[in-house]
Amino acid sequence: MSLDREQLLRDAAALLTRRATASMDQIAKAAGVSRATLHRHFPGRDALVRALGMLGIQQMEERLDAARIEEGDPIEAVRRLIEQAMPASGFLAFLYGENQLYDVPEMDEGWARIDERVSALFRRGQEQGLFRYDLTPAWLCEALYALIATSGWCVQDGKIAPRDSARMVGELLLGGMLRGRS
Amino acid sequence: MSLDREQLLRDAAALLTRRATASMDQIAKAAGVSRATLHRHFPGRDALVRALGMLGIQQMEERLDAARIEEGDPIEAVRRLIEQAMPASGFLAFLYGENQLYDVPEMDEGWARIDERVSALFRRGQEQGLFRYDLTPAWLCEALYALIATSGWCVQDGKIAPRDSARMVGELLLGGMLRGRS
Amino acid sequence: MSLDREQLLRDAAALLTRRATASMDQIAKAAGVSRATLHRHFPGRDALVRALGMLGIQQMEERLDAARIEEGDPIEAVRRLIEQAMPASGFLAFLYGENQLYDVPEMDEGWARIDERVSALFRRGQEQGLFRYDLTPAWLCEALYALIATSGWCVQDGKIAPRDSARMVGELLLGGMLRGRS
Amino acid sequence: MSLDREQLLRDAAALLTRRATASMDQIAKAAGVSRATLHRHFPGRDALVRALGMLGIQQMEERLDAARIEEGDPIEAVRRLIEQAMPASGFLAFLYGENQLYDVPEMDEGWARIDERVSALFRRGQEQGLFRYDLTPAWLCEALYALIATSGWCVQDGKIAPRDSARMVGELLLGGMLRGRS
DNA sequence: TATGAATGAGTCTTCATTCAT
DNA sequence: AATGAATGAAGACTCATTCAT
Repeated sequence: MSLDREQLLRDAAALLTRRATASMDQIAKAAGVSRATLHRHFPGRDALVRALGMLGIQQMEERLDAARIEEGDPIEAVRRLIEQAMPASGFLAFLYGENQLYDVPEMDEGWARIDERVSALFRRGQEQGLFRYDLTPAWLCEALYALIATSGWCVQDGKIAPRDSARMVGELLLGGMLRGRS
Repeated sequence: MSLDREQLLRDAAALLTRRATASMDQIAKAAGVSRATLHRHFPGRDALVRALGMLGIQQMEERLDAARIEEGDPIEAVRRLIEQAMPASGFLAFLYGENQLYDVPEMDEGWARIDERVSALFRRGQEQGLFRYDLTPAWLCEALYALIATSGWCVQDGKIAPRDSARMVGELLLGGMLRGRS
Repeated sequence: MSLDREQLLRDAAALLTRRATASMDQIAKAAGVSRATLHRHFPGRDALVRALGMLGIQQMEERLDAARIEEGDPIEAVRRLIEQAMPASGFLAFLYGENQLYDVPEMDEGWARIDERVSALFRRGQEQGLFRYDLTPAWLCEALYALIATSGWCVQDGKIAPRDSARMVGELLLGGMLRGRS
Repeated sequence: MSLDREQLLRDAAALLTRRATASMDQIAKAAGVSRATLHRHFPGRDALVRALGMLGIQQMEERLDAARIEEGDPIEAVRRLIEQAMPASGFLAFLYGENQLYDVPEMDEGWARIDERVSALFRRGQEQGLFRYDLTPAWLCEALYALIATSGWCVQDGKIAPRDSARMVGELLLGGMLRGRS
């Protein structure tokens, strides 16, 4: 992928994350290129959104790698995962809102891979007797994504401090809001 | 508010909840009226979305009332709140995505009222020594909304069973995913 | 013609005279009736405009009668005509702008009658050696209408005093702007 | 101003002058472009009409310049003014009918400049003892415009010959319709 | 009869996309 | 390769008109 294209994608992501309905015109302007150039790189809005989706998947997989979620204590792995994924919360939120993405096989496969890895982590925790069995891995996956995205918005809105966001998500997800847990 | 108008709103909500980008034409068709009639009741798409926002606030407040969140054991109050709010999860999710609404003062006031009531519940739980102090009421509010909306999507996608949704949210929010809690 | 209908027409004229593009809705509101009632009286906008045209013609003919333009000194007859027609200046201006009217035979005939009478006055003045021959009666007709309509606007805009308007038109039309004429 | 834009304006003027209610579609077609292109140059009908208004002012000022109305014999200056303004009669008539324009400050200023120059000519004639004092410059201005616009219509309707129009206006305005003037 | 409600038709406007330079 | 200009398609909106009460 050329650097130009990557930069274009990042600019588009930065805008679409905030305004999911931004027009190609606005995206092009935000990226500092003309509409036509944007179209040259991504023939059609769908292509752009798909590229964004693939970029998101790629980034997410990189973060899963970086978090080494397959290794060590599942609890710590969840914490590392949250810590790593937090910077991508806006991106995640955008992709979450674009449910149209799920019609693209490539995209489905990508998310299936990610879901599988995260679910596997939760299953591993359950098998080790650490995580509750009555909350399904699929639900925990979705809840994790949702809390990460939400915490990103909360940081933007000034409702929680940036440095607290990972802890807020981790503590809530792992320990819930009730007192009495170490 | 006339019954016609209310019905129109409900039909619009039912559609927009599933397809946030539905055109006025599609909305009108879904409601069984002509575009022009839809426009007569809601002069412009913005007016419709704003009315939906107000309806969402009204419904949410009714559900808070029905859940009697100011009364009794905070833990049980949270469970009642979730139970009550769950049917509106799709609606909530839609309004969540309409960042246009954040510019309407009336809307802000409405959500501020709701946030205040829900936050008060969390504070009450904290003051009774039941809820953790290190998770702020504001964050718990947002997390609650996010989990409710997410569970709605999960039900739609068949990831969790409708009858489980409230429990999934409640258990996760209250107790977290770690084992060992009664 | 019923009184209701006549009042409706007058109200419509009063509005359309100022805003030629006023919608049926605005006209109905200005007349204090519902759109439907307006449509009952005048089936369609064209019917209304045509009725206005006929009313205008009728009024104009009444004023020509009142001015007795066929009698006496042509110069004085012109002055009387202007004096009489002045109150209808707004009406005249509206009809002037609606050149679509000229597709209705009834209307054409009416205006032809009026034009004929006014032209006859000018011809009479020419034949008596009072009016110039190099300005055709047809042109003088049009100029007369235009000056009356314009003076009406000038009065509305405060550019000339209401009591001066007839004189301004009469003096200009009859004597022109050069000094030296008694 | 680009040539394209200017050409577009002229085409629009040519059509709107004849049919003041022409739709944007008709205008675009008359100009040989698509509606979208017309909208790109003039975002909205208002913008187009306003641009036409400004073009009208500009043209009128150029004609005042060409007529050198500030120089020489006021009577001849009036004749030159009429001669020059006559080709724009249709344009003038159109702008006259657009009462929407009266709300645009830029427009008011432009017409105020023009009115001032024309009024100054009439005042100059009065001060030289050539023009009557009992007809105010403001009224003469309006009468001049009205007669020019009317003569344009008369030419279109075949009521007066094109080559006679300037003379008809000039003679009537300057000398009135009474015989006996040289 | 008068009216509030409903609507089909047509206009305005914007978008994503393509083209000529 | 990049861009300003152009455009077809589609959505938003408004109007005159009709209908049921």
